[in-house]
Amino acid sequence: MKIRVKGIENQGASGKTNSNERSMEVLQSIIENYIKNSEPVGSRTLSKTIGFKLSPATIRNIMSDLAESGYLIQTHTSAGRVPTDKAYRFYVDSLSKKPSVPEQIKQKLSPVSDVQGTPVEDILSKAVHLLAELTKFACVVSTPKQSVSRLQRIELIKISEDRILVILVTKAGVVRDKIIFVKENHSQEFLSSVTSFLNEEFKNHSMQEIREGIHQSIVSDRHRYHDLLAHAVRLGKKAFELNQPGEMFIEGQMNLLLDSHFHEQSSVKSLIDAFEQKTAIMKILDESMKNKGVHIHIGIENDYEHLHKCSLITASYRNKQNVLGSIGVVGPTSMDYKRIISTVEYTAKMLSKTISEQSYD
Amino acid sequence: MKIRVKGIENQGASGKTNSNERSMEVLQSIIENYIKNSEPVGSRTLSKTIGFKLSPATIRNIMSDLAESGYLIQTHTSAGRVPTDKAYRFYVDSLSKKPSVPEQIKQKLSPVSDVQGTPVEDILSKAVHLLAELTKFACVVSTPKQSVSRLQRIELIKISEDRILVILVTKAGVVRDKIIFVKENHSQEFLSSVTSFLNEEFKNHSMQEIREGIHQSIVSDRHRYHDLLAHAVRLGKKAFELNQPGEMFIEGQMNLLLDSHFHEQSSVKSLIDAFEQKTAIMKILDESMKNKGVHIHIGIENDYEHLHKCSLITASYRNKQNVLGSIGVVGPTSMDYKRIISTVEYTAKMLSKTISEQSYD
DNA sequence: ATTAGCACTATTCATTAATGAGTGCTAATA
DNA sequence: TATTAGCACTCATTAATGAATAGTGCTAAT
Repeated sequence: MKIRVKGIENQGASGKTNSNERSMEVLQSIIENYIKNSEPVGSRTLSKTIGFKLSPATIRNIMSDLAESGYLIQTHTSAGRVPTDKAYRFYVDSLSKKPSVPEQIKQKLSPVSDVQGTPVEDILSKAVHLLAELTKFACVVSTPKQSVSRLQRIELIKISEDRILVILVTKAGVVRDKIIFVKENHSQEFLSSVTSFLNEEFKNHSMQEIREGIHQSIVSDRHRYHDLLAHAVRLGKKAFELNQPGEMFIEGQMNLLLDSHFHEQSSVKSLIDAFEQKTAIMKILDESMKNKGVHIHIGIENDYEHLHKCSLITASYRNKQNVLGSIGVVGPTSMDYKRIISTVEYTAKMLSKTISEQSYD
Repeated sequence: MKIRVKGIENQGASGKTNSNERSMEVLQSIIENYIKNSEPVGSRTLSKTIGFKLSPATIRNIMSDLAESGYLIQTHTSAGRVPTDKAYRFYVDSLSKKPSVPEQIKQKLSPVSDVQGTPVEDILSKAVHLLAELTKFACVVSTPKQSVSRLQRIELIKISEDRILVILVTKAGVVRDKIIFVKENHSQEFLSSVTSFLNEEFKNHSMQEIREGIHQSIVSDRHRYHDLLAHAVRLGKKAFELNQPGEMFIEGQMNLLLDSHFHEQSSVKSLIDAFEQKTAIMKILDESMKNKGVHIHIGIENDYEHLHKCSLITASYRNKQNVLGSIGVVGPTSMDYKRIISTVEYTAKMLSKTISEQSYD
């Protein structure tokens, strides 16, 4: 039995690293071909597309090796090869220098920045809509994480004898509202005092800090004998309690259905489940906030089984102070990574810029 | 040539209205059969399902008449018959007494009412989510129309030298925010005065009225020589200008793709367009607010061409004072009208009840 | 190390034939 | 006179067949 160089993996084994480099180039060609045509690529076809630099037979040998190393699979004996998730991973990792963003995309995204006085939610919604239009895949964006956002202003408004409307405005420009129920019948004047107190005490602090701070205040007896403050602290605790599970906007789910890769019944059902139960995608978006730059999750790399046939490209957006949330694309593993990655990256950048300008400081 | 009773349409022509009633029953059976199995129904099959009360041949004759009158069509010569939109219209119109809502659905919808202090948007989102789950179709809900909602409170908050955050709270419990840009550098105290003035002047008025009222104020010279009020009016005008095009939440679009009727490429594309460009559906929801009860739009009855293969079942929801918006289902023309209608109706009722309890008066 | 050549394999596509569900018409029947 | 049985006919669906095609793996020659 002949022993062949196994490509990529065992560089050292073979004397010449040449054949290894060549394997990589072939693999790259196969991937790009498959991304373009969504069809298994055969040795002859490939030989043609690379300009007959290698004969089909040679390519067959290389392909055989690549298959053995887990970069390619065949749907059946006499079919061409299809890249595996491992191959895509290799591919995106080797995309070192970022391709430039086409002027056309830049233009399409410029409306995102044209948003004088618009609420953040609307900006996000616009951005994710445009991203879906550009990529033709499903796109998601998470709303700013309230725990890290800093308080700009809190307002307490008396609605009825036992109900108070709380309005929280964060630096990032997000407004949250909630009604809290109280036993005592406070006057609006009293509420105004409480409001002033809370604003003075907690302005510019993050929600996280505020919640901890209030807890401290209650534990300490600093305000125990001061009626106003005691009440203020108690009300404040309720007010800041709004523990909203971060929201998420989805756009262009339907785009996925036009994609040939999702035409099989089974994977459609999977996708529906994935979007129905948003937690999995939300988790990936949250994860993406921890590090800078674009994040790429390819097929099987996703923890959530229903996303095993998808790739997610995500990037975080921020204002001047904080990372606020993430925006991303959900598409087939065979997506055009070059294009999608640069589009997501650019969109996130535009979004950050816009929101920074809108931010309240 | 034999002249047959043409069923339904020309009751008077035939001596006996008997055969006409029978036609109607047959039509109804055909429709129900088709709704259930999504397959063209033939004479023999139908004869079986109605317990051989009529022979296939008789049914064939009746079917032939119904086809001539435009209630049935054949996809091809030797296929069974399929109801037309006209047939569905007849069918829903003849559903006089509303079927009761199954206990199971009632239970499923009870979480909608379990929402102490939740913002209206969240309630709507929850309701539309549940409706989608129950009906297995796409569901939509429009957010409360701001023009009819009455002002509970307005707040002006100074953000920076030239920016003021406006917060509008309506009786229905909707909070809207917007930043307005101003040339003068107003103090927060000044803004507070303006706020008090606006609240006193306009509380309990609808946005529509307020906008007109402010216009009046500007035209009249009542405040012309009073600096504070002049400013207040000018600021107020800007503040109330927020002409948000009513929003809409969509859920369960993907459900439609599991439905056999939308499997053909063309209609999927249509649906994507319909949901992409929301205006058409929004218009139908708006329309639905004008009258009480459930509204039904069947296929071709829709003005928007992309919805010609869909039926929409909508119902408005309200608080104690006003009709606020509509909730509805978008599904295939062959949906189970009985079930969907009662589900939509019940959901709208629950939603109204919940929102009324939440409302600020 | 590369390539040409050959045997082999599996999909795809068009053709064909069999099946079956359905109709329309006519004549017999209650 | 309304209903039904019977028959000829139509057309979609299905399965089977075979040719064409694109692909592989292996071996021997370069």
